[in-house]
Parts: sequence; structure tokens; C-alpha cells
Amino acid sequence: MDLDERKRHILKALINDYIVSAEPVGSRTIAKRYRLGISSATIRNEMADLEDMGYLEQPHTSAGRVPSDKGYRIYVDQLMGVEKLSQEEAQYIRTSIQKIAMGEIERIIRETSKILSFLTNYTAMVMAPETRKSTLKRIQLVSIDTTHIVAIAITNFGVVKSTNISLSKAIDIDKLVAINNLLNDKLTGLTIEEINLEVITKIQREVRGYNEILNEILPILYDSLKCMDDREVYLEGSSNIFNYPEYNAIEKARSFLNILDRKDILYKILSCD
DNA sequence: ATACGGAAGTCCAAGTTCCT
DNA sequence: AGGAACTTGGACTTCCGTAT
Repeated sequence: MDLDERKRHILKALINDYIVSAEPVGSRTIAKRYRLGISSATIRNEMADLEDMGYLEQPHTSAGRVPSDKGYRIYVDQLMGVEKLSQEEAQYIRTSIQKIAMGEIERIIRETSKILSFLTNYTAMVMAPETRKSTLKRIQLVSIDTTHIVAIAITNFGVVKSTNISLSKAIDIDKLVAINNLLNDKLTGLTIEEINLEVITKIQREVRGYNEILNEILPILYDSLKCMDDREVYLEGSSNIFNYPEYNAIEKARSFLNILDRKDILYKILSCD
């Protein structure tokens, strides 16, 4: 059974209605509200087909239908339109993106969440990308004073993680540079997932001369890299959480996400060079 | 012209929720 | 608890296009 034009219209109407009402939608509602030129019985038959195809679900026998995950997927991918943004909204996005273009991924995600919340007047929730599979691009050890350093790790996705490390003994700048080069030599190119205890222990075993200082730096660096694994969720506009769903808010959000999907802009945002 | 099949409509009984 | 309102599926009818 294929998803013909009429089924697509009914599915779109039903999901539009469900977004606004958050209640199961019946065939009569669609027939009255959307004037598709067919009776509620016909819509009911089509809805039964859509349910068989997995696009709709029925909470109980006498309720209307609600969209399934598969239904939402096709709605977002093929059925919904894209709302044109106003000049003010477009300008707001441009300014925000310019502000974060060279920033850390955390800032990018937080700003993305803010823009979504601003455009839709809803609570926006954005989940950080999974960094486990990203590769370590570079480690930079920066000396604060003789016993305090900052270790900065950068991944190929532009995720920047900095960690303060206090040393028990003073370290001179030449030694720090040598250790920095050593860590880059051993760790860059590995995924965060691959940098495990085994790898850390191997470095400690193999490297002679800096054992004492490496034994202080490596465990902290390891913990810091492991923390990057935790996928953070960024929430903005939480005061809007009880706002009623509004159809065109979803389309505005999609319009913004379409902008983000343009690879040239994404590259600019994520570029760390 | 007639028969046939599929699409679409009407009617009705039954299930569920909500309100009094 | 009981009635109103709403929904559904099923049975039946009507309409329309196509084949003979």
C-alpha cells in the first residue's frame, strides 16, 4: 500500500491538528475543519489504512488517531512546509551565528537552543552531539605558573575542553613543551572512545624521564576526556514550558534548522582553525 | 445497454470520556 | 451512576468508470 496524495493530505491535516490540540483527532474533525472534499467515512477508511501502514496510532477503539513516530518522521521530512522568517528574525539568527562562529561547541549549542526558543516562544531543548566517536585533534598544555597548568583538548568537531591541573612540583617550560609534544604524538588521531585506561597506562610505561609529572597529568586528563562522553542537554525558555503548541512555531523552527543544515555555515560555526 | 467492481456516502450500534 | 457527546467499525446503498 502506498502513500498517495489523499493519504498525505489526511496525514498532514491530522498531525497539524494534533500539534495544536494535543488530543486524538477523529475523522469527523478532519472532515469539518479541513474541507478535503471527502466524507468522514472516507477519511476514516484512509485513517485505518494509515494506521495499518504505521503512520498513526489509536489510543483506544473509540478515540481518534494520533501520529506515530513514523508519522512524525514523514511529516517533518516531506509534508510540513517551511515558514518564511521575518527580517527581524533572520537578523537575530545572523547576529547570533556571527557571535558564536569561532566559539566552543557548548556555546554553539546553547546559542542554538536560545534561537529556537526565541523563534517559537517555547522551551527549546538541544542535546549535545555524541563526542565518543570524535577524534582528538590537538592537546595544548598552557603554563599558568610553575605549578599550575591548563590542559586544552580539541576534537575534530570543534569541542573544546579545558582542565586545570595543579602539580606537586614546579615544571619548567621546556619540559612542558616536551610533554605536550609527547601527548600529541601519542593521543591525537585517536577517538575519545579509544583513549582508555589501557592507552594511558601504555604511555606511562613507554615514556621514560617524565614519569612523575605524567603520573599527575594523565589521570586528570583522562577523567576530563571521559567527561566529554556525557551528552549534555541544553534548555532555554523554560518559562514557556506551558505554552500551547502553535503550528507555525514548528515550521519556524524547521526553517532555522534548515539554515543550520547548510554545510558552509555549519563549517564556519564548527571551524576551530 | 448491461454487468461488474471499487470508491464514497449514510446509517446505526457500541465503546469511551466527560460532565452533572 | 447515568446521560450527552464524540468516536469508531460494519452493513448497506449509491455513484461512476470500465469491460463486454
